[in-house]
Amino acid sequence: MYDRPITPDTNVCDPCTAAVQGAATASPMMLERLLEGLPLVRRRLRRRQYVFRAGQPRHGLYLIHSGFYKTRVISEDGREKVTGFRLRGDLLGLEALDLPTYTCDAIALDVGEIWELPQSYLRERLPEFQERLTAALAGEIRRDWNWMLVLGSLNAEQRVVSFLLDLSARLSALGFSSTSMLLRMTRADLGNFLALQLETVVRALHRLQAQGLIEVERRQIRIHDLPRLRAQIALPAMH
Amino acid sequence: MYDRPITPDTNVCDPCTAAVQGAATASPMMLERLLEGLPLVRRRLRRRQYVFRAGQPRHGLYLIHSGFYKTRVISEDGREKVTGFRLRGDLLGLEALDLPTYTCDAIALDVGEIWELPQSYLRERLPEFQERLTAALAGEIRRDWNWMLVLGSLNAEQRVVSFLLDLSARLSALGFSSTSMLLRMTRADLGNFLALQLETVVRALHRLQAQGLIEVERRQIRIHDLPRLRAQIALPAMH
DNA sequence: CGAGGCATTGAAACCCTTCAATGAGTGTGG
DNA sequence: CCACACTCATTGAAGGGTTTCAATGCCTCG
Repeated sequence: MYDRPITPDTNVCDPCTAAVQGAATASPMMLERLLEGLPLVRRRLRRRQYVFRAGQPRHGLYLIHSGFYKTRVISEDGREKVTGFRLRGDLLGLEALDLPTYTCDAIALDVGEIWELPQSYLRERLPEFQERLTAALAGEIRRDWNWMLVLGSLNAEQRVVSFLLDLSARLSALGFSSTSMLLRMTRADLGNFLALQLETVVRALHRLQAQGLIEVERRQIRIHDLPRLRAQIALPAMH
Repeated sequence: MYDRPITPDTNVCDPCTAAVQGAATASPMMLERLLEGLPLVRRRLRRRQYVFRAGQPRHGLYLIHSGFYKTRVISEDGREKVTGFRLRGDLLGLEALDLPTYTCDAIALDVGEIWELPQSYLRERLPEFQERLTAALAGEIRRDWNWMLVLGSLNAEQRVVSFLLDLSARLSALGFSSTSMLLRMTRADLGNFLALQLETVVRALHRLQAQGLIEVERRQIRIHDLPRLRAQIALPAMH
């Protein structure tokens, strides 16, 4: 699915995200191990298919086993906001744990498989599961706050860099290449997530390529200079 | 503390926030009732005092009993982001529930009192408490996503309106006036939260006053036309 | 081989930021 | 009690980064 799978436990944590990632995301495979042998309902998804939609009765939690997903919220007047891109080990449906219906859309950006977690069953049999859940929830909050920080204090180019570094680190933690990746989302989705227009994303990627930091070929991104990419985000030297 | 306290259970939910507020915030007093008679450690705070700082060992969760607080995260290179303004019924420390240390600062913007919750004790004696916790966590995620949506799709004036409507609704739910409120934070804090410069906040408030929607007198805000204020946020009529 | 979705590029317009100066309110100390 | 210091709020003007609008190109799919 991604370029050159490496050893599953390579865990190169980017300084940009390390502080934000909780135990839940630091080792995305742990939940899967925990669930081995359980009667999980598995579901395969095609591109553009919904895992669930806002307003639907909540069935449960979904653990991503493979694929690439986006979650988004839509306001009453139709404004849309991509709240995150999710991959293996991430949980879908966390934000509605206390509600009877989902409050966001979860959409597959690629073929993939998700596992439906029998929540009530798990609460009884696996006391450890509740901790995982709490950790996942708290981790999502920290991640959201970090992105708020990014969007609130960085310019377009730096936001795109933040995104690339974050995705690179996450893919790396999953055993994929950290320097070569295929963006599964459109420029519009990416722009929406980063609070930028799609044209601005295009231009930012273009400038990063012109600086020799990355190589862009439609959705294929190759990172050429990770250290200088990281340096892009640091505040201009203090006086 | 605020203008004209009304009946404690008035719960006027603003459409802007209603969809986002979970059970936990919909009735902020419920947790307090749940905790009646428990051996809580109470702590009084002065203006500018820290409830906790990022990096400190995590003592526990704090329930706000009174006062006005802000939470913020700070990146390694010093960029700051106010992640929310918190008042009675809100929990401080949620985002670090799975960690040994706090990851944000919580600061009192006014005198106030917080109750330290004995987490382990609660988990054993009050099974209902775990549900509250989950609801509070999920609610925070939904709130964060909603603010991301606001910051990503609204202009300066609309963001300020969103903030005013949100605060108005929250104060109202606590039994305070929904049309007259005292902003406890500086323009800089507000700007930081809304991803705007403080001058932009000032000008937005000024324009709203010029339109006769609100009345601004330093930190005292009076809402004159709530319906038109709400209408400011809706997208320009579709064709 | 069109049709459609998506990406790219250019130019103009605009909203917000930045910089700078002034004013108002609060607290401290002589 | 007033003066000074300090914080915070306000206002103006200029500059710039991003958006908006429009057109073109590329790739995929039926």
